[in-house]
This record gives sequence, structure tokens and C-alpha cells, in this order.
Amino acid sequence: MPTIKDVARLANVSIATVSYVLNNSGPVSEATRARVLAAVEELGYRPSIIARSLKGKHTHMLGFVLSPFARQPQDPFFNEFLSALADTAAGFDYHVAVTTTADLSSERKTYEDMVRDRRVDGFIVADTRPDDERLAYLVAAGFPFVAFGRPANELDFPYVDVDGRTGVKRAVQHLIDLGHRRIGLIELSPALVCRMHRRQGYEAALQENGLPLQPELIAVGGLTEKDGYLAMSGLLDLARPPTAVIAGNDLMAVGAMNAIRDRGLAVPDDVAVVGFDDIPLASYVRPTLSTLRQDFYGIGERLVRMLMALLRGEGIPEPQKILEPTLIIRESSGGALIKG
Amino acid sequence: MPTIKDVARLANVSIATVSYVLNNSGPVSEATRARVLAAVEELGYRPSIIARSLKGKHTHMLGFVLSPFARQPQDPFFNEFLSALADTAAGFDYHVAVTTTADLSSERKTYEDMVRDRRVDGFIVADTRPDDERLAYLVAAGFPFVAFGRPANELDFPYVDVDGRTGVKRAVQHLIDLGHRRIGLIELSPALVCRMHRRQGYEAALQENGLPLQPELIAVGGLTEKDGYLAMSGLLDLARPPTAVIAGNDLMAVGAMNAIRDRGLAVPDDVAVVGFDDIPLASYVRPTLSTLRQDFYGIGERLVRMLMALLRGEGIPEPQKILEPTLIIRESSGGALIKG
DNA sequence: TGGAGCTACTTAAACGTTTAAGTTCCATCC
DNA sequence: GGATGGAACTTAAACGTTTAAGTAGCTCCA
Repeated sequence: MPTIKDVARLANVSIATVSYVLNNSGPVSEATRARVLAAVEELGYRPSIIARSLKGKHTHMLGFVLSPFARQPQDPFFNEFLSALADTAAGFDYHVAVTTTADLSSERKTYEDMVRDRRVDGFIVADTRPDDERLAYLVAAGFPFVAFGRPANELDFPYVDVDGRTGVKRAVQHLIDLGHRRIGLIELSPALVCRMHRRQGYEAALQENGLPLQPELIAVGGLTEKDGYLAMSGLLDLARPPTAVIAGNDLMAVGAMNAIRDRGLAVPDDVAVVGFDDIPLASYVRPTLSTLRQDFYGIGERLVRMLMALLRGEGIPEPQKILEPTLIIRESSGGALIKG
Repeated sequence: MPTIKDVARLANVSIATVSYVLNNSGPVSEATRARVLAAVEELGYRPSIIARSLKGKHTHMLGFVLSPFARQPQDPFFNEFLSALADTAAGFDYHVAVTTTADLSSERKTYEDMVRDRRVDGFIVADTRPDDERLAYLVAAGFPFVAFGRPANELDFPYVDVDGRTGVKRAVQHLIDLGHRRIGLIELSPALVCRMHRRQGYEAALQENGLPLQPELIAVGGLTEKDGYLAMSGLLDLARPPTAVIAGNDLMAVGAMNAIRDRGLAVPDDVAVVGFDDIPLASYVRPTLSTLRQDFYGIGERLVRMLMALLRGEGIPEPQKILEPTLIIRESSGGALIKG
């Protein structure tokens, strides 16, 4: 591996001049520049980012820590999101370092270690939580980061979030328009901030349509297919079960569909189902799943751009961006039938 | 951020002594050791891996490049696999750097860049291919790596692979035992080495049972649900369609099930289906999918251990390890019915 | 009594960059 | 014609480690 010294020797200049040429950071004559560049080419020289990092105080690495939730291999969000992170970072000559945490209790330590070891220049944090230790730590430490999701409290940091309130409201309206009056909600895990906004959208839609809020129709869900299955089973055990249900994510929606079918009932004829996310599974499953689409790739891309701006000390145009999810009507809500 | 100098000053020793204490690499008296350790503790000192890397020539980073195939967000393999990589690497104080490539043509360059920039100490390569440029380059460059998948040619490197031949053979036998005589095969993309072994397993099983090999029952598949759907549609268009089919992966198996259902036929009564992988989807889908389970997490873990041994210059106990997939019998093959 | 041979250190060079500070040379100006 | 200034360089320090080489002091033995 040739170093800057080899280049300098070959081009008959000092290493400083080579550095100036490479970084366009000093006055160099055209002739010398050409000579240096030729030497670089001939040797196939590439500067060592390690040496560069030692001087420059940055690692050209972005950190992404898989939360104990996201580590559940069922969660396909992470696939598309991480591709977006890596893709976009590459455009800035950055890479993404992925880490895991065994459990919630060691999570904070993982972040601390990454910061103290100066492994990364900044973090992308996903799935904000109420009382989020990660956010609290990073804000307190003044370490650069951006998040997918709003804070539950008044912490100030750049984020991108999806407007779950509007999304769910729209989905409930869709079901109401189809004639449903008893609409259930299978909630996301309380460990996620976005659960609150979705609940608000549910309540707002009922209220606007003069429908009563019936607490028994709101089921504590979770994240996985099994969570959705169990929650739906509970709803079906009700004296008067709902005729439609909205799930906190597609995985739980599929679980709900399975629970409905296992009771000998049909989707959407007996119970209509709407999910949230639009993971690939939503279109594989039969009946295909109506859902609220989140553009995970686009969100990841936007987050990296925000973080890069932050690292460069440039201003972030829209430091707190809320995106609208789009309602995708497929078979499971029965909406397509009405239209056809 | 305190440096080794601060520790040395506080402990009243030279920086070399601090380094010796930290690395257990020199003779130090107990008293001095205690003093240094106390100073480290008091300052919250952590060595800079960057400075360490500059001296030591290693980055404590492992590289994983998402291939243009795996980047298809449908592919859930990558989820579990990457978690395993990150988890296991963390145990060795290593991290995983994830990169993407836009297309096949730029893939080799991505590896070259990572190597020349000394970004990582070694690579984990997934999904080996016939004429694999990545493997050819890494072997030629003498850069440390391990692979998930065998080479198609005679390249020598450490790998873990799954015995697709035995797996598929067992699945075909399972279908034959259930009475099937016309068994179709929806193949994986020809871009994957493992396609060949699975085909061999298919042919071997037919031969052992005295069944003729009927080329029209072998469909060119691919990777996605859609590929499986199209391939199955083609098989169903045959004058005498198969009564059972094995797909190269679960995604295509689900596509095949959807194609069968969309024709008004039933799984497994009209056509039995077996997949490969056992991704979470396999148990969500109805009927649940019989499949050959690959332990992606275990494979990732093993690969990292192999790579670490390689980097440390230790010998690798089983440098070319073939794992057996296990046949998971669920509803889609009709096998559970017979048992019940 | 004067090494030899240890232990327990310290000194200083090295890793490959960036960059502040210095040097040389030449053109320009009063 | 000497000062001024700028262009085009070079020198050397610095980033935070590791480690080879050096040194001081001690014990032990011939």
C-alpha cells in the first residue's frame, strides 16, 4: 500500500504539497498539480482514512443500533430502511456501522461505548420511545444524531416522522364510509411513541362521525404476528365483536386475519382489516392487505441527508419533518369491492 | 476526551507504561498497575481505536456488502443474518460496516474501495455466484474473508454452506411418500451457486424412486414472490400440471400458492407446495408453508467466528462447513394431514 | 568487586495524514 | 533599489497510540 510519502517522492515534492493537491487546500502550480496527480495514478495511491480520522476527528462512519425490538427478525421494516441508510451514506463517502444490543438495559451503554470510542460521527435512531434513554443520553452528550420518530417529551433534535394520526384517521374514515360502525383497534406496543398518535387518529375519526368510543374495542397489541393473532382473538370473544379492525402494523394485521380465518370467519366479509406500513408481505397475503404505506426508503434517505447537514454544520432545511402515509386500498378492507 | 497522556500524567508514569498496563504487554509492578487503573477509572479514559488502528493496521470493522440481489427488500434472509453478524462481532469487540452497491457492475469496485481504503479487516460475502467476481478479487488480493455459500469453481476459502442437495432430495422424497408422481421444481435464479445443488437433489430423488425426469416440470424461477407466481402459472398451463411443487425459496413458494389459489385450485389438495428457507412468513401464511429450514442466525454466527480466527491467524477448525437443512412439515405439503 | 541478568520502568520513533509556520523566489511599487 | 507582498513551495509539529530500544537500580554470583 503506497503512502503519501511514496507519492511525494515520485512527484519530487514534499508530502504537504501532495496533501494540498489532494484536498485543494493550498496554492499549487498547475505543473506540480499534474505531476502529483500522475504519481497518485501511477501508484494507485489512496489516502488512509484512518490517518485522516486521527487528524481530522471524524470517522466517516454513521451508527445504527438495532433496538431489541427491531431485532425481532419478523420486522421487515429494517431491511428497506438500512438499505436506504447505506445507499445514501455512500453518496457522501460515509459508511454505516450496525450494532446490536442484547436487551434494553444494555442499550444505553452501547451508545455510550460508540460515542466514547469515537466509532461514529453521528447516529440514526429509529422508533422513538416514551422516556427514551437513547435520546436523553445523546442530547445530553451533545452528540449528533437524527431520529425516525418524534420525541414524547420536549427534547429538541432533528427527526422525520410519519403522521400516524392523520393516517389512522383516514383509515377509520375509509371503514366508516364502507358502512362499519364497530371498528376495533389493535394497538402497537406502548413502548413506541407512535402508538399515541395513531390512537388519537382513531378517536378523532370516531368523534367526527358521531360514533361512541368503546374502550373494549381497543386491544393491547404489540409488534408481532402472534401479538395480532392474540389481540384479534380477544376482540372476537366479545359479545359484540367489531366488524372491522385497524392494526398497528402489517404483521399484526396478518395475525388478525389468521385469527379471523381460524374462527371460520372471512376477511373482509365478516371482519374487514387494515394494517400499517405496507411491507412486502401486505401484497403477498390473501386477501391482500389494505394498509397505510410508510416510505421507509425515502425516510432513511432523508434522515441521512439531515445528519450529513448536521455534521457539516450546515443548517437543516426542515429539521422536524412529518410525512403523510398513504392509504393503500386492497382486498382486506372490502374497499375494492365497492369500487369495482 | 481524555487521552493516554492525561492518564500518564495523573498516574505519574510514562504513556508507555499506561499502554503496557492496558494491553498486558510489559512488566509492570502491582502498585503501578493499580495506580494506572485508578487513573483510567477516574478520567473515564478509553483508548482511541483510530490511533490504535493507525499503529496496529486493523480497524476492528468487518465488511458486509449488500448484493444487488439481497437489496431487494423482500428478501428477509438478510434481517436475521445481519443481526447474527453484528451480535457475534460485538463479542469480539468488532463492528459491522454495511455497504450497498447500485448494480452488479459496480460491485467489484465497492470491494476494491473498501480494501484500498482499509476500511475493514475482513469481509463476509453472502450468496456465492458462478463466476463470482467478488470471490475472485478477494482471493487474488489475499484479503481475509469468509462466505455463505460454496464456490462454483476451485477457489479456496473458508465458507459455510447449506446442503441444498440433501435438503431438496428429502423434500422430494416427502412428496413422493405422500403419493405424488408429478413433482415440479421452481428454480432459484441461475445467478446463485446453490441452485445447482438443489437441482441435483431433485434429480437424485426422482432417480432413486425410478421416476422419470421431465424437463417441462422444471421452471426457471428467480427470487421474488412474483417470480414464483409466474413460474407456477406456467406449470399450471401445462397439459398435465404437477401435483406438487418445490420452490427455491419461501418467497417463491408463497407466490406459487397465490398462483394456485388464483386459478381456483387448493393447496395442498390440488397442488402441494414446499419452500426453502423457513422465513417468518412461512408460518404466517395460510395454509402454513412446509419448508426446509436454514438457520441464518447460526450461520452468521459461525461465519464471524471463522473470520475472527482467520484474522487472528489461528486455524479454523472446520474451514468448509456444510450444514443440513431441516425439513419442516406444515400444511402446504399435505404431510401433516397424513400424520394426523 | 565487578559484571551479568533481571525487573520496572522511560524515551523516542513510528503509523499516515493535515496544517500552521517558515522559506524562497520573483514581480511590483514608490 | 530596497521594501512589500504574494505565489509556491517545504519543514515540522500534531493527532493518540504501540513498541523497540535504552536506562536505572537491584540481586546474585564468581
